[in-house]
Order: sequence, then structure tokens, then C-alpha cells
Amino acid sequence: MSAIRLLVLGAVRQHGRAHGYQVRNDLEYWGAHEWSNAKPGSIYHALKQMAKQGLLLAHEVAPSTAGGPPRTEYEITEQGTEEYFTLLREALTSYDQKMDVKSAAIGFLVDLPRAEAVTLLKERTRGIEEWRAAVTEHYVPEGGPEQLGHIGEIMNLWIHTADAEAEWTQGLIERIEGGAYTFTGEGEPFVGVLAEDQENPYATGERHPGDAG
Amino acid sequence: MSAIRLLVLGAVRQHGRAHGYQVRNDLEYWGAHEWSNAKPGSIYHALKQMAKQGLLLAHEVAPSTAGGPPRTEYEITEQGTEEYFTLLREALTSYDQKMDVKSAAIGFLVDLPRAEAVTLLKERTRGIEEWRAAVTEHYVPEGGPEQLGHIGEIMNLWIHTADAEAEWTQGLIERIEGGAYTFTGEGEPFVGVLAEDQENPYATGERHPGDAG
DNA sequence: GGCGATGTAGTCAAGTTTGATTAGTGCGCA
DNA sequence: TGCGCACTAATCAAACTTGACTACATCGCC
Repeated sequence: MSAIRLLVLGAVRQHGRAHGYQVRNDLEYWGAHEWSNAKPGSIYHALKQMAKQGLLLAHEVAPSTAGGPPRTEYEITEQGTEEYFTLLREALTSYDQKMDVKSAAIGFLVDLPRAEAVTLLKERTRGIEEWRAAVTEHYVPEGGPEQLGHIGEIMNLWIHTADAEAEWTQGLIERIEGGAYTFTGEGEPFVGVLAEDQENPYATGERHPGDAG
Repeated sequence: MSAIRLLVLGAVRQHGRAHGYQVRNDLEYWGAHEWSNAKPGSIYHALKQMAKQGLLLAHEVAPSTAGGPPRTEYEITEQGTEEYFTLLREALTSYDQKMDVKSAAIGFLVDLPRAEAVTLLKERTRGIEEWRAAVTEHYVPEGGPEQLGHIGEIMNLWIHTADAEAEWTQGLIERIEGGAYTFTGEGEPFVGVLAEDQENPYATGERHPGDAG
């Protein structure tokens, strides 16, 4: 799974109705252009694609007051909402060491009820443990890991990463169970999008810590 | 950077001369089809592309004895070797949390002199530390991390991951400095490719622990 | 001896990602 | 007033990725 669909669906959903540039700006506010493939081309493409698939509803709208070509505004459909939660749950549950999907999922975590978030995260830790066991069993030759030579370091890296993530997930579960953050249905939600007039401190242009290099 | 070029260049280089299917098989032996985009289409595409760019030299060859369409054999050029080491050094040095590139780089680590490997890995740890400092400074608002709400957990994940990787890198440095593994110019190298008649225990077909899901 | 399974080698179309480019608007200013 | 610059918004071609598909040969075996 690539993170782009989850990100775009989530962003449109938070706005209720949003045009491409707004989504793009939101994702920049999140820093998503740094840790995911949320580049303009991909965003506009995802919007069109998902509109074609019935996950979004496209509205042609009068040219913007701010110049530029006419906008298209998108609204999430029922089917889109379903897809959104499917993606979100899957991203939270499955262990596939992809930072972008993981990060996106955390950003939308509070769209779920608190109890479900915890359940999914617990399933995630279980998945990590299973994966770890399978890797150690499957990729260790009879002669012991030395047989693999330096290639064994790849496995070593995987294990180390998996352990670190399990630890982090455990910590997050504890924080959530301890009452941290505001989940859906618990009153005033935390808004992770920009208002129309708000300036974006993380807009494109300068380099940021997430950049490769 | 995607891992495919590094993987393909490295595989061709280890063989001296290889056709597409051989490269594909090697990468399967490595398990690379599970943790990277080393799928048939990508491999053949990369071979053609790099031949066009002068990194590889294509030789048309008589149809194989084993059936199937006529093979093309590839040989790495001087320019290709240069590119290979550039990619390898970059993959080792830069911190960009992409598992596939990292894993590929470790697989080829011993193509470098031991001393250089250590230097690059140390540079990597330094890069991680810098990145960590930049993230904490840049993404923490004045009001403290609580201001970010659950979005702060994304940063938390980044930091946690970075720390885990720094730790692992440190361990690897110590093992290498302690004399582990055989690096270039140190006698009989460890061969990470299959001989012509050797069976591939990790060939495509069944699912393996690295699979998403 | 014919037929399906398996192995070898590569192609292809469809979809996705990327980074550059287009295009319109308003603003400063000489 | 007219030039260039910056911003908003979206498009496009080129490159890349994916997974299914073709094509040919051999092997087992009933």
C-alpha cells in the first residue's frame, strides 16, 4: 500500500470539501511531502483516480479568487469513507516497515474510537512478534547465522527494527490507554488541517530534516 | 533513491557477466523481491535503462540451451562501476529510513575496503544524530510538544526509529572494527550469488516472512 | 507417445510517481 | 504603465513499477 490514498482521503474528509491545492497544502503542513510520495502530481492524480472510482465526488467550481486555473472541489463519498477506514485499519494493523504508511496512519488515528485504536495497535504488536519469529526461523541456516556471512546483517537489521517498533507501539498503546489525546466521539477534536487564512509554517521551498541526503 | 539500480548493478558486477534471469534469480536468493521492488519487470527495465545510459554493456547471445526467448547478457562498464560505488556509498551514508536501500547496501558492504565501510557508517551515525536534532528543534512548537496533539506521535515515531537505527549502526561498526566479515582485498570473498547449478532455497512462489500483510 | 507440470527468459499494458512546466493573477516599483 | 516577481493551481511527459502474460523446452509418467 502506498500512503497517498490514505493521506488524500483523510485530508479531504477533514475538510468536508476540498480542492487539490488545499489538500496539497495540508499535506505539506503535516510535513508529508518529506516522508511520503505526497508530491503535487501524485496528489492530483490520486484525486482524479479516486473520483473515477467513486470514492470522491468532483465538483467543477468557478475560478478561484486567488488566480490560477479553475479548481475542482472534491467531497468524500460513503464508499470513500469506507475505503478510508479500511486503509486506516490496515495501515495500523499490518507490519510492513513502511514509514510513510505508518506516519499517515498515526496522523488519522484519532478518527477511530479509542478502544478500537488500542485493539488494532495490539494486533500490530502481535503481527510484529509473529513476523520476527518467522524471520528468525526461516532465514537462519542450520549452521547458525555465521553461515550467512555479512548477509546475516540484513536479518539483524530487520530484527532490530522490528524490536524497536514493537517497543514504540507498546509505548503508544500505554499512552492511549492512559487517556492521552482526543478520539472520535470524545468532544472537541484536534484539528490537523489549516484554516483558509492560516499561514503554513512548513510549506515547500526550503529543506527540512526529513529530506534525504 | 530506489534500491533497484544498486541491486542490479551489484548483481551483474558479482557475476562479471549476467543475463536478466540470472540477476532476477540472484535477487530472489537474497530475498530481495520481498523487501524491495526487485520484481521481473523492474529488473529487466533497469537493465535496459542502464545499458542505454552506458552503465552496462548489452551482448546479444544465442538462445539459451534451456529454452525460452534469446537472452541478453550484460557486463558492467567502468562508468557502471563508478555509479555502483557512488550509489553504495550514498546508501550507506545517508539516513532516509528506507529499508530496501539500506538492506541492499549492507549486502554489498564488503565490496568496499574495511576502513572505508567504517568511515561511511560513522558518517551515517553522525547524519542520524544531526537529523534527530533538526527534527526535534524544527517540529517542536513553542508551547511544547503537547501543542501538536496526537500528531506529535509521528515525530515520536521518527525519533524512536532514528535512535534504534543509530544503535544498530553503532553495533555494526563495532563488529566490523572487531574483524568480522571479509572485505575487499582481504582474501577469499564471501560469495552472495548462486552458482549455475545451485538450487535456490528462497525462489519465488511461496510466501515468506517479509511479505506485507 | 502425448499431455500436463515445471523451469527458463523475457515482454507488455496499465497504472503510478516525479519534476518540470504552463497559466492566470496581483503586487511592487521605477 | 509596464516589467518582473511571487503566488496559486493544475497539467504533462517521461520514467518507473507491477503483475500478468507469452513462448519455448524439458521431464515425468500413465
